[in-house]
Amino acid sequence: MSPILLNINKHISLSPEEQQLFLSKTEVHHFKAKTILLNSGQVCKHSYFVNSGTLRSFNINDNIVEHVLSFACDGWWISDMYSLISQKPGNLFIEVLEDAEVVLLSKENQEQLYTEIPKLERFFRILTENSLVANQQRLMDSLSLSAEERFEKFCEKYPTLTQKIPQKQIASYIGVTPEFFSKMKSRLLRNQ
Amino acid sequence: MSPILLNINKHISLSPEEQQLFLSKTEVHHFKAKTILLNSGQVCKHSYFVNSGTLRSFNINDNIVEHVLSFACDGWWISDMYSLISQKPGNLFIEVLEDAEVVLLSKENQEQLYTEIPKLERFFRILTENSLVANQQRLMDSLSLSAEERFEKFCEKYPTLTQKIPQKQIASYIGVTPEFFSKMKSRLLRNQ
DNA sequence: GTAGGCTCTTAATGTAGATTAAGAAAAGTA
DNA sequence: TACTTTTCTTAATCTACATTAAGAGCCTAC
Repeated sequence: MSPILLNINKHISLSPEEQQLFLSKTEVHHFKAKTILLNSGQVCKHSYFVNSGTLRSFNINDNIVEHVLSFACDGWWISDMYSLISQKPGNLFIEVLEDAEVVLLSKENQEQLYTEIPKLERFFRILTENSLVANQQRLMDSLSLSAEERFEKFCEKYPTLTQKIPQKQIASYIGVTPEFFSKMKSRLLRNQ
Repeated sequence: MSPILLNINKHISLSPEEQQLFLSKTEVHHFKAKTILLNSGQVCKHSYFVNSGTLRSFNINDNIVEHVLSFACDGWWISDMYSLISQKPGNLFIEVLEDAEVVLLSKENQEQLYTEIPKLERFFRILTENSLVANQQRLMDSLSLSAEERFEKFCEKYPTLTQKIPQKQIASYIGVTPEFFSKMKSRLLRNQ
């Protein structure tokens, strides 16, 4: 079974016909690293589900500094939720970090699917709930933990990623400069 | 119409019978300021909807420092989403800041309502999506803005609250100490 | 009314992490 | 192969914010 159907089946069960219908509303695309799937200022038209590879969402503030909102590896969803639900221009970029196979589900098709398979309301509600919980936790962590502790949490959450992506991306995710991250890392290594 | 039905009607429409059914599954309670509705370590059994008054959710880390996750004024929902959906002990407190009238919806009744009025899946999906967007924005703000700028954002988001709650609560929400907040405020006043 | 909490302020000192700058390593490209 | 670009490191200096401490205004409660 395709990864995206497996993902859905974690929370609801679809009949074979419903599964077919669902897949018929999606498109699979292959993207090279560094491809930008969504630019700041654009209206987000899709939810993205990662079959393989790595994506990230981030914004850029006035000072030309990037901040990573989230990474998405195999089996994760990613989009600009604000722009997707409001259909207004957002301020997030979505970029491919490692060559990726991605399932695209357009906003329109998603809305159609809600009426054709109401159970999907439940699935996306649960998906969103889980995202919200993870985000709230990260927010509390950013208020109360040191950079070192936030790095630990990152390693727990994305165990495979540490080796695969440039470490400046990790620095950006935990909210420190690459220079400080480098210093912190060598300090961690020195103290075994 | 009751505030909670007005809130629901922003996103879906319920028949009079459905409205009655919904209300029959809720309880209205009155709480004095300083009442703790949920303690850290407890399993969260309810979603809370605020008719009047002010609530906050917060956690306490090792150092005995509080961090406010959210405030809830008239017309807002609040709960410990992690504990509510997992039914495991959470680490949030929910406390009444100003005498409040609160609608309680138990987890069980909420699940029953999902089967009896499937449209409610849609309502809570949309509610959760909006929460997620607000949370993501706050996370990005905490990564990229100064304390002063985060205070500005707070004032936009909760315009009525600045006058009503102790300013140490605001300091805790934006992630600085009460001492620094006080200094920052007087600096802002000096520079009109 | 005054005693004991809370809350807010001010000030001295300390520190996590930013900034700036420069070079070294690594990786893509031709 | 060398050439360019990106990433990582190290070090000096700087700053936003924390910590500690002490006193002042304030509620609310006997």
